[in-house]
Amino acid sequence: MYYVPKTEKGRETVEKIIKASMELFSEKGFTATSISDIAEKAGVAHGLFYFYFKSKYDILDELVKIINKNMRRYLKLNTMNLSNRIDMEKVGFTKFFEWLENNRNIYRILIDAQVHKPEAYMWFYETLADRYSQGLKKAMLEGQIVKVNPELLAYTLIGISHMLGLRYILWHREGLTEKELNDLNLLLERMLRP
Amino acid sequence: MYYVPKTEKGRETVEKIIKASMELFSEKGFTATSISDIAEKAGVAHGLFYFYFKSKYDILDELVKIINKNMRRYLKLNTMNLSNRIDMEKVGFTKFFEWLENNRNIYRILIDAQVHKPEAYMWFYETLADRYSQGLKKAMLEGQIVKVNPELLAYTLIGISHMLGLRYILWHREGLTEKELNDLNLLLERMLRP
Amino acid sequence: MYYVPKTEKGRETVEKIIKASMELFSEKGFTATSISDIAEKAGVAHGLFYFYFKSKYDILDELVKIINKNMRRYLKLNTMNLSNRIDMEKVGFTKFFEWLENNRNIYRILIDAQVHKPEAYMWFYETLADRYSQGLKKAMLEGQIVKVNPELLAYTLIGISHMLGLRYILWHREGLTEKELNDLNLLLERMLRP
Amino acid sequence: MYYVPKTEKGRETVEKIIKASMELFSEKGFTATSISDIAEKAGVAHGLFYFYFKSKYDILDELVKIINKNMRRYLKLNTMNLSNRIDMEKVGFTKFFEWLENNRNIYRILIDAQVHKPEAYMWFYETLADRYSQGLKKAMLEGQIVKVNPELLAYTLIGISHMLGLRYILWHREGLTEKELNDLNLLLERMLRP
DNA sequence: AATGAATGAGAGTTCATTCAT
DNA sequence: TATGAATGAACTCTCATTCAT
Repeated sequence: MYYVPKTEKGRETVEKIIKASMELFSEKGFTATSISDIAEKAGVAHGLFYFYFKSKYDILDELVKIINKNMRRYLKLNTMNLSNRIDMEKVGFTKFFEWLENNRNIYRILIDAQVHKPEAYMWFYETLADRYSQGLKKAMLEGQIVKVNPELLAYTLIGISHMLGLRYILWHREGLTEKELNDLNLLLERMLRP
Repeated sequence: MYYVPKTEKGRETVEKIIKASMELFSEKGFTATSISDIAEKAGVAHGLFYFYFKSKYDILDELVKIINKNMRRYLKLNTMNLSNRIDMEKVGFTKFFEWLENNRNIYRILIDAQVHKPEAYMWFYETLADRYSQGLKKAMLEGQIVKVNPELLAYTLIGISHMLGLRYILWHREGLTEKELNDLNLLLERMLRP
Repeated sequence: MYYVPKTEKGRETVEKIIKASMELFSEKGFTATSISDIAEKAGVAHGLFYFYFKSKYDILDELVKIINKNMRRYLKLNTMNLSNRIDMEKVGFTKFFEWLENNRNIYRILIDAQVHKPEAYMWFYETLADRYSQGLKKAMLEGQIVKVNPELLAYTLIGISHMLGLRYILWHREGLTEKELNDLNLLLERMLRP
Repeated sequence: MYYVPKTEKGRETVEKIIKASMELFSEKGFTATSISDIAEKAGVAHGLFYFYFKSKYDILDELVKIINKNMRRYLKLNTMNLSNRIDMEKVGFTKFFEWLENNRNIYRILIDAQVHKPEAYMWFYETLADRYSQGLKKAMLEGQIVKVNPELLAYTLIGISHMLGLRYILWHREGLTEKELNDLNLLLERMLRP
């Protein structure tokens, strides 16, 4: 953000601009959305955008942060408890797939970010992996899962869920079948059990 | 491709245009590369581009196909042999990481395609997963690896290698350490052994 | 018009753009006139054109409306008085030919519109015919001219003046001779007298 | 035409090009039709067009001539017989409206010509008026119709039929009603009877 | 007579960004 | 803070036309 608003009105304006851009980037994608579109949807003058944000890329950055926060709040990575059985649920996959179903278009913003604001995309996954690996580390110490480099494991699991999310939810929109879910559980269980 | 050249000269021209765009998209990315840039680098009039290709997106499509072909030829997914020990080498990860090291910028084109020509990106991974799962299926039938839905397993493995490739090769450029490689082998072995 | 200006300065700019395009379309025709030509003549950046107008066709629309207004103001179709003698003067032909002599190039814009913005051309003549037929209807009711479908009569008279205008004024630039004017008066008188 | 073919095959090629352009100009209009479109539809190589025709305008010229010929053949202006009753039929209007119904799109080419090849458009109507006025002159000499400048009368009648054709056939596509036809007959009869 | 390849001027249009108020 | 006006670089794409064979 370029200028941090000091008044209530200013904060509301920024809020409106962020909301509008989140919606438009979701619907039409980053490239197809112009600043004018955003300003119009937010109900403010075109030029005001540049009072608060440096550029189109600047706001993309902002959005990635917000999505990151939302997703982490939803996944509750830090309170992971892997005792007893190990499965998708425990590893956070279930929550992630759920989130993805409900935020298909939001995820699209992330993908846009990968191209148009790569640092932000990197930051998104590194932050995620960081929290994730903390949870995994704890589980390792408590003997709940196999002991390996936690960060490596975090990226491994994120990689799996990311690709399965793309394939089964975003591309084909059918979700995983009962059988596939069982198989996935099996694979996770074998990989992770202590 | 819009127009298929009929003479040797035409074929050479197309070759030059494809080569130039592959290089430029790699270096500067899709958005920052203009048709004029491509034409100039290829040494032809920019109008000629549109004689052979419908649009900028059209050639991106073409490039994705070429990259797919190259990568598959390199990975030799169909001749996978998983007997004896299961490890990165056997699963094709080693070759993929190798390819990635040598084609960092090329992989960037794929990422661009995800945004600018999503169908092509989808096609890329579906084709890859298709071949991959055929190899995996064979290995399952021969009792070399665990029996699960081969397609699911293919996407799972692709997901892992994709994300690790991003993290350890493209973003941080350091590759995986000895220790990490061992851990990864361990995880794969546990997940896949029959 | 795409965007209606809100300040005096804005209104002046629009005025300049309209004036410039009216002149250029008149002189060089619609096709041969580029947006840059217009902007240059108007003394503004060419991008500003698209701030106020959606496209080249959009401004053609605007011009047709303006020409329509001008012409109607000049012809005063509603205050037609056909009492006493019926002749060119009474029917509005004289004024039309006069207008045409003085606005040769403007009429060309209309012809361009017939090809490039047909709806606008249609609208032009329908509006004209509408007003005209109201005047004719009144004259019929007062027994000043023959009673027929007023709209049909309006188009008939417009057709005559249009074609004679093309032939005698725009193409050959000589105007009608005394003899021809007499004959035309005769024809009109015979056709229209009660 | 630029080069007049000397062989049978050449004549056929020209025939194909003319046919293709007539169809395309009818459907899409002059501007929206490219030489490539024409060549493709005609089934010949792009470059060959320029062997036979100087330019896009050159072939428009050709088409106008052909349309002129077709229309005149259909209207049979020279064999007009105005004896007995004078009405639309006698004056050639009926045939013209018929032709127009069946050649809506062809007439559109003429309108295109007015903008893109004005000389050809002029020539079209002057030729038509010339033939027409010859027929009218004969009728005048035989005392069948009022005696006025035949050329003026020709343009007058052409003007009427042109505008009514636009309004009732091309724009609104409904044709004239019984009542309107009667009124039109009345007007013509009053104007023309000796 | 015919083909296929190549040219390049130029067009309309978009849009991020800046500026004056 | 906010508005409306203005800028102009840059882009994709079209297409009439020419040329070599």
